[in-house]
Amino acid sequence: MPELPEVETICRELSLYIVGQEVAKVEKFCEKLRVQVPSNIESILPGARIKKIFRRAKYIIIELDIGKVIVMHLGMSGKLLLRNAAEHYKKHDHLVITLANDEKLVFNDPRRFGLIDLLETERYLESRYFCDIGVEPLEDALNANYLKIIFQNKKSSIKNLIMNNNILVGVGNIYAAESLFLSKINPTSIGSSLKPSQLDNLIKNIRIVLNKAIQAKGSSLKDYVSLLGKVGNFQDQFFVYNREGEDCKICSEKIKKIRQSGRSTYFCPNCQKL
DNA sequence: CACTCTCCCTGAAAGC
DNA sequence: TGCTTTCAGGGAGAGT
Repeated sequence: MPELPEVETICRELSLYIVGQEVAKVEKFCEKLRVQVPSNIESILPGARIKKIFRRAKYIIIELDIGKVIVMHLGMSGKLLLRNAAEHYKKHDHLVITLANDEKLVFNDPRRFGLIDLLETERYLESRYFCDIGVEPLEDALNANYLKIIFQNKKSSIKNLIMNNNILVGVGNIYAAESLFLSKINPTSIGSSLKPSQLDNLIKNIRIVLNKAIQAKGSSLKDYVSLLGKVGNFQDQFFVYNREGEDCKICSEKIKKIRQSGRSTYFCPNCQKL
């Protein structure tokens, strides 16, 4: 489900509402996620206080005062919800963290592509999740020179490259399509064929798209909701994603849908000529 | 090594 | 209506 803006939205809301809270109780209902949920999570967390919540790539990192961080990933269908004590548990609630004020932080994920792990604060960046991943798109480390060097011997399409988490993180299927549209770059273009000025422009537009989506609290397709069940509305600003057959908002050409590496790509054949 | 394919899983929507 | 097929915002690992 969620790409960078959705995960960022959840982290910001979590920071607002649960930093400083103490964990009272942890209930695990399913441990078979993408990675096995640590078997000791129910015994280790109670009594820990939440110090800080932040994002790296599409991971949510909850730092505790016991020298550990909870690392969560929402996969395609995961949700993190804050519920009050009176609300019932629901289907696919896999982990419920009850806080000292009786509110419950609920990890719910029908497809179970997400993950929950517990790592040492001092060493989590060395873990398999973070040791090899690319740069944050909203930070200076992403620049035209960096991409130029990485792209020079690559033969895959620009869309696949900007979705490659070993190069840059956080850009998934929606925001890749939207960024390429704003940049007037055909998604099938070979990465190494792009000029530095095009790379500059693409980076600028990736940031515009991500920042606008964060402002809108993410995109809601099907079932994405932020922490308190509120719905992001960036989907109203999509130029191409999920708009097959509809008119391009710039030139009125029909938006096309193709398949790249097994995933749908939407683009305007007129605005994004090869 | 670079790249694509397949699979993990459930559920909504489309097709018949 | 109901059954079957396809597709979905991610990512690892296998295969070419």
